[in-house]
Amino acid sequence: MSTSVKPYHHGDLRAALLAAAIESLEAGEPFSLRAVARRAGVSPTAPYRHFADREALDSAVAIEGFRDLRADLEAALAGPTEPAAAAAPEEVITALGVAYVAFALRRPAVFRLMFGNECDQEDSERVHASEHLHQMLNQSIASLFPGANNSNLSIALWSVAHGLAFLHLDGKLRPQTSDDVAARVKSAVGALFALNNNTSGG
Amino acid sequence: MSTSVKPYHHGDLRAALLAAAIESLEAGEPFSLRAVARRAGVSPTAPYRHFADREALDSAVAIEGFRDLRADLEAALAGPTEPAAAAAPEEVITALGVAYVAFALRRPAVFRLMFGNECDQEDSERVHASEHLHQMLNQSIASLFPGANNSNLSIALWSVAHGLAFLHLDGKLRPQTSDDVAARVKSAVGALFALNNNTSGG
DNA sequence: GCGATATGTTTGCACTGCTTACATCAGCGT
DNA sequence: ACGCTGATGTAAGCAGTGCAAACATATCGC
Repeated sequence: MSTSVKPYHHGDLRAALLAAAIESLEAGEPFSLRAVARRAGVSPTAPYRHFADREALDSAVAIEGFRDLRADLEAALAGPTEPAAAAAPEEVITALGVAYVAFALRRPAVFRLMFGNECDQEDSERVHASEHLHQMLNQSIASLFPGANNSNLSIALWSVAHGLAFLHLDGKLRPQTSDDVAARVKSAVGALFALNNNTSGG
Repeated sequence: MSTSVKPYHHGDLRAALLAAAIESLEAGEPFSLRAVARRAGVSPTAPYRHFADREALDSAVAIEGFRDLRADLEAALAGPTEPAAAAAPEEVITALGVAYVAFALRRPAVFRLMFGNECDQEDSERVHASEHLHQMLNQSIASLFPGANNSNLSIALWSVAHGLAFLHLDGKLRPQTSDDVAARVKSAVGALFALNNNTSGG
């Protein structure tokens, strides 16, 4: 039993705080520095040894979120169809969009943290995490459309997914099952692909 | 001088609080109930006579925001080209998108209030304000593309504008002059219109 | 051993949203 | 003119927050 006496030092408090923060967020609880400290079983101001301020904790969580989102998107790219077989661009883009929106709805609080506030441009690590995502999207689009200038298209398609994610998150598009949402993303992408074809979305 | 002695009752405190709230937001100051009360020259708890809680004030501000945004979009519709002359769909959509993103960047805090949190579905007035906007977009798209089912297209295009707005707001697309942003919106819309044409955005 | 250093605690401040009890005023019936 | 009633604003106080400063404790290099 003597092994369970809590030592003065935690061991890896930084990681514990990060985990606690994500748990708090995912549980829908109010995400406060104090609450996170409580959950980690540590004094209210202990986190300041590891994070300069509240926003630094935010950023650390956001960075993890960006990593997870990238993983989801890469899984979607490699997913249903064999990666070797060149899938139709519309299918690939739909898969990316569905994965993007699904991530947002599955982990709404983290997604909001990642995107829902002006990111401190001084925080180079956080800025880099979001740029890394951006680059990944650019490359995906570039490989789908080996044309000249697809940075515009890349931004446009990112915006579609991002907008769909936030409109669903904020309840502007009505509550749906995740299947419904996926269908909606698919329809939206389809409508865009049909835009200049017959001037009428399916 | 006796005319300036502050009366016990304010007269129209609700309106004054709303105005103060918007001023606070637009000034980039932290938007708290107490700060709003202070700005209106009234005790910290006076607002509770007019707003059930903090969120009720939020909603009231958001509703004004929705009204303003609709006005901007309608101005964009009636704007550059004569409303009688049937403008090309791409131009109209670009104009709408530019107006939408411009609103978001001109009044970022209000825009975040309108969209950046789960809207209380119980607050029927607020829900209605956002649905009104949605309907207006639907009708615009419907009149541009008199096809069968354009609700998908409408959602897709709304998402593009919404995503562009938030990605700019959150610094995910780099800081730009408002002209740059407008050009970006235009390019994005152009890339989408060219999507299935030559599989390469201009 | 011993001192520097990293880590966690205590205390305290200013701020927040919100509740409860109280003060002031306006309008109305008598 | 008087006083009641309801609407509006105030005062005091609670729990919670982010944060800074001073203090305590454990770890590591010498």
